[in-house]
Amino acid sequence: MADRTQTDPEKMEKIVSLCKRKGFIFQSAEIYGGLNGCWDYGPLGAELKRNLKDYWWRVNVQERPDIVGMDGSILTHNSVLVASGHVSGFTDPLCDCLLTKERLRADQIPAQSGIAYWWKGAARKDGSWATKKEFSMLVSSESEKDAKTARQGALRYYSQIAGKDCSPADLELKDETHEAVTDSVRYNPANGSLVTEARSFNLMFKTTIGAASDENDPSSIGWLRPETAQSIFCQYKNILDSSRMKIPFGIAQIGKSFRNEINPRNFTFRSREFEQMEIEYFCREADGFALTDEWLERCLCFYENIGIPRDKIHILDVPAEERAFYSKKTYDLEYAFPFGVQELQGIAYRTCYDLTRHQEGSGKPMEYFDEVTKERFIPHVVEPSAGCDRTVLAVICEAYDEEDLSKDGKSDMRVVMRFHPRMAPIKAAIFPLLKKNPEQVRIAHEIEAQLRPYMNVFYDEGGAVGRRYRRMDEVGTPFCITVDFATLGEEGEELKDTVTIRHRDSMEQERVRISDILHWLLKRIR
RNA sequence: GCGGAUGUAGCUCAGUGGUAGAGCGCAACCUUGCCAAGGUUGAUGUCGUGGGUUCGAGUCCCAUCAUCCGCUCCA
Repeated sequence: MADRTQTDPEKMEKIVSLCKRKGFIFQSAEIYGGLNGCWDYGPLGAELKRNLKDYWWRVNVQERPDIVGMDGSILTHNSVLVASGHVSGFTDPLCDCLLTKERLRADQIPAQSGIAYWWKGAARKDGSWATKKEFSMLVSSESEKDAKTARQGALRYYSQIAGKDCSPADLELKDETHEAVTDSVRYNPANGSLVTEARSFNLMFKTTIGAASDENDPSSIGWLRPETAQSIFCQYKNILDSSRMKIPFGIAQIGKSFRNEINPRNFTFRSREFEQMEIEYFCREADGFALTDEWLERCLCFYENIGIPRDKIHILDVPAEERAFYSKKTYDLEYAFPFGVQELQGIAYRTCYDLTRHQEGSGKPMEYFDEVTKERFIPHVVEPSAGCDRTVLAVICEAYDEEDLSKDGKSDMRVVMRFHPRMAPIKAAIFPLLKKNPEQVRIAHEIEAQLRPYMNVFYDEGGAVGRRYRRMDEVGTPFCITVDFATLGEEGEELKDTVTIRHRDSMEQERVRISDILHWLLKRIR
């Protein structure tokens, strides 16, 4: 297995650049300076993402009798997320140690008493201000030894913020005062340094619902959902009753979720608004572990079918101490992005935790009644949950290739997006060999019209045909159809009404009858 | 959120306080009988944004936004 920390920033820059240049992905609100953690898909990116979602839906919903789909609302009832634990479970107040920058849980800092030394800033040896920030250290007494410790800490703090060419020895502390404090929670117990004000980091987007909405009235609090899963759990009973499903069965959903990430990073990988493709697969407790393994295998197949080979997926069997407390088994499927090995999807055996919580929260029974065995129980659930945007990014990264075609001392680099044909945004391009030839142009347009109802195609007649091939390589179009002189019958009757189809990956060509093109393409792109 | 770096044309980047630049790409025409960079012409800039210093700022200072790298975080 490759080194997990291995990165290739240059490749990533090329990919980001290509995504913008060719219309795959743009920064959101770019003309206004950009919106942190948000991205827009351009024409080709939207096609690519749609191809992924459509294929996922077909494989996981339409082709399976045991899975049905749903599409839940993004605005979420406060009680749903109170019951699921999202509201209370992630509002820890956090603060940072000013001296070491270490992050601390504010509610876990013990109350401390002692002498607090304060300074209003620090000056350089020539008397000019180096920095005017207040700082404080807590020590146990007014003794000279403790005062010295406090001053050393303060000098270290000020030299850090004054600049890298500034050492503690270059500075003098300004306006020192000290006072006795009791039961303060503002100091790092490890070193006595002042910590920043506590802030709570709830990663959910909160909003108020209704015209007379009141932020303090729980009934008007709403949330943008942090995961699609909860709406599945909330509708599980309705779906069970209306669809006549029998356990084991699954509910699938594709949709937007929102997390107010502290630090969005790595292109679209960690965004504040993102799309998930989730399945909650309900089963008996006895089958939970086996189904988790079964889904692992299915998911690996899925990635293979969208162009990410099995050996590129790292399977992480998440150890108990790193799993969510309700999960008895979790696999993370990871992909080696140019910025590091990162999670594409999780497969979590969530037990009966969620349904139990919603049964308690809502007071509505979530039990399943088995007509055959006469058992009544809350189903367990296995959750394959994939990030749609992450998968699109992985597909893009996996497809990106540079091929050296230099010969006879002439350097020639071909950039090719080797998308699986079923993922490619443009399935086929149609060219007349020469745009000056009206007959070739006419036939090319006819072929375009014949194919367009079935797939996204692209017509081009500008420049030399080789140049058009290369342009299509760069956006990953797997097939280029060229209407040439043989099509017109100039190279013999047997080649009349045939075209050249040029393959993106091998650059090889073959001849296909015009009447066969549609069928020829359909069986390769589905 | 912290620290460091960066921000100039669609992309990659030059640019000494004094007229806004190059290569590639793009568009049109010519050329082109199957794999890019041949010819002619052309379009495109709130120099990230907002302040300040200056006679004058892409350039110096401050703030802010965004991106990248390293931490941190990721229920």
